[in-house]
Amino acid sequence: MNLTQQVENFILQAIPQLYHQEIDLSLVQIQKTKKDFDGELTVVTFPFVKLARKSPEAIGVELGEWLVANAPIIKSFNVIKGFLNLSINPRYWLQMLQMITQDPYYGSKLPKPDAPVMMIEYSSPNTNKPLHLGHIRNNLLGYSIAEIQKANGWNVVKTNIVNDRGIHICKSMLAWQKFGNGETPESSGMKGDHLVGKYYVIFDKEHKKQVADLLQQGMSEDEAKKKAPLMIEAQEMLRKWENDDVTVRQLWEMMNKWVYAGFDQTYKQLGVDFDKIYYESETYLEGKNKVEEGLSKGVFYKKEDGSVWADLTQYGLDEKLLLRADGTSVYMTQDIGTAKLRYDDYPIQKMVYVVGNEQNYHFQVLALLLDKVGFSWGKDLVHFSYGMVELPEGKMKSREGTVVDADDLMQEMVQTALDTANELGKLDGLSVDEVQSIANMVGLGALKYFILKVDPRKNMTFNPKESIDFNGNTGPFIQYTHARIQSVLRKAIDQGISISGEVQLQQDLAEKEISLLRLLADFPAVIEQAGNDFSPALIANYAYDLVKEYNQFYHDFSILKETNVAVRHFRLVLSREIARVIKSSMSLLGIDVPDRM
RNA sequence: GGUCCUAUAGUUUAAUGGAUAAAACGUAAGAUUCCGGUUCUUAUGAUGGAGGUUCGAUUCCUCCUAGGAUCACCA
Repeated sequence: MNLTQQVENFILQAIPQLYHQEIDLSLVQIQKTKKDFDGELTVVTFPFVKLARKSPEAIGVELGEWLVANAPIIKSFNVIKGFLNLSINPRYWLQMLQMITQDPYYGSKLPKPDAPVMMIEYSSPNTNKPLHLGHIRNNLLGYSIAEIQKANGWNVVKTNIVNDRGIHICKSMLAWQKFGNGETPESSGMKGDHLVGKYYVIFDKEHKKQVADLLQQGMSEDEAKKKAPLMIEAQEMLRKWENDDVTVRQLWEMMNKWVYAGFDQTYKQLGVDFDKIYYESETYLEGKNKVEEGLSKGVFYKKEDGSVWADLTQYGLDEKLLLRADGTSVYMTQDIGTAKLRYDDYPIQKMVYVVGNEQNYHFQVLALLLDKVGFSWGKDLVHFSYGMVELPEGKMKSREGTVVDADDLMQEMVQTALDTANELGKLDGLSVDEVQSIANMVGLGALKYFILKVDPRKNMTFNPKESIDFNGNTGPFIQYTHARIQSVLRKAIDQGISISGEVQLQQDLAEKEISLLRLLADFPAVIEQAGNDFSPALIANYAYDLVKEYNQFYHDFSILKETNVAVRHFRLVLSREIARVIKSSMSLLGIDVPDRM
């Protein structure tokens, strides 16, 4: 039972004794004391005014006196207006610290084998071009939220739906066929996804030329785009693909293989992974079946031209196309098929889609459709929707070539970290591999923290320079604090000071020490809330609060030079546990922390 | 036009319906720097607008304003 709950229980006892009235738990409001006031926990007394028929101040005093007399964990109190501020007995804080040291997974609820399954879909790339900054936000959010839900006791299955079929892939394939001269990743030294992306761009360029010619001939723009020979050829290629044309399929497989090799490398560098990958080429037919089934049950309808639709006007939405007149499937159809396969494969309790907010409407519709075709879980799907990433210079536009490539960006961040480390000479004496590994942690930590500290729903601006700052609310500052603590712990060992053993419970604590213990005590609740709210940002802000507080403590108090052995031991244990919680919270964000940097 | 999301210091982020709206970056001045690039002080400045619910609203409701997204036989 945590501290707040203990105090709640005491108040539930106190009120009937003092005022002869039973109360509901919902009336008991306990919050953390603001730092301008003395105490650690605050009871709001306004809700008791009616039943006690006394002023908020009087209630505060009576309640405070009762608690000090009857609740051993309360040491003292003060009352300001309707707020009863309580100071906790130091012994309680020290006991709590002792408990934390004994819990190897402090803060997390480990998933039991029979825990419910939450499937989290993220990343979901197209295979016609490499990943960019927008995908990075998606991947980081997906990975982090998966870690957070694991820590909340869910059995998490991380999944990826790869959009490996469709007209966009055919465009790359066609351009490669026409202009590629047999170029391969091996022959060009290019990463596979970049190579395929290169031909997607070439298609676009050549297509534009043809469109321009047709416009000259007086054709309308819309028509010109459709009638350009390259586009017609690409569509022809898609038809061949759907008809299992051997040559087209072979080309498709070869180029997809290049792309996957490239993606794997990017995912590895980014530190994300998946438990199960689905491919749309394997799920879209399944979706067609479900739609046909819905059609026969009368939940969908067919128009004269043969296309199939869902009528969602009764929900305030529009009509939605599910199958084209020629019988081919659309995006929505594929998502229905993918959902079916997933539920065949896993006993999913909750399905989460990490997808950008431009698809809010899509998922609103998907939830209704899944429900209509008979999947009871459809209504409850979670669309974890996030805003887009902009640069200080403005929006990324592929046409203007201002898209920030994921590989380039990560490389740049790591290089900056490396340069900074070399400049300061902090890593002299370490091997090249160690230096590289630390630069990786710091560069990626900067990138990840900067993106994850922002509320996912909001659009954000990514500023590489600010992100890698070593002060303020940044990843490197948090990593630095961890390294600093490790440095102290190493020194302690060098000096033959033992950190094992229990902390002495009979000692006074400084305010700063208490506030650190309070923060440590908050950790489990922060994880829980981050899970409920789907918000890695809460974890990020918590980690920052913790290191900010620790650095103040570090500045104001001696650890190794403290002469009182019991106090020194307590401070070392406190430092060690804070380092551990820093590490845990950062790992919930997918960020590694170094022991030196 | 329909639907959805967002709105807090110059900027990036905080604040279960509770106290004087909190930090960071930046800028300006100063102090500290003893265990790791730390820490502190001062100055600077914000809840888009109007109503409502409430003892109390940044938070909940309504309307308005601004921005974004979406409403394709694209994915």
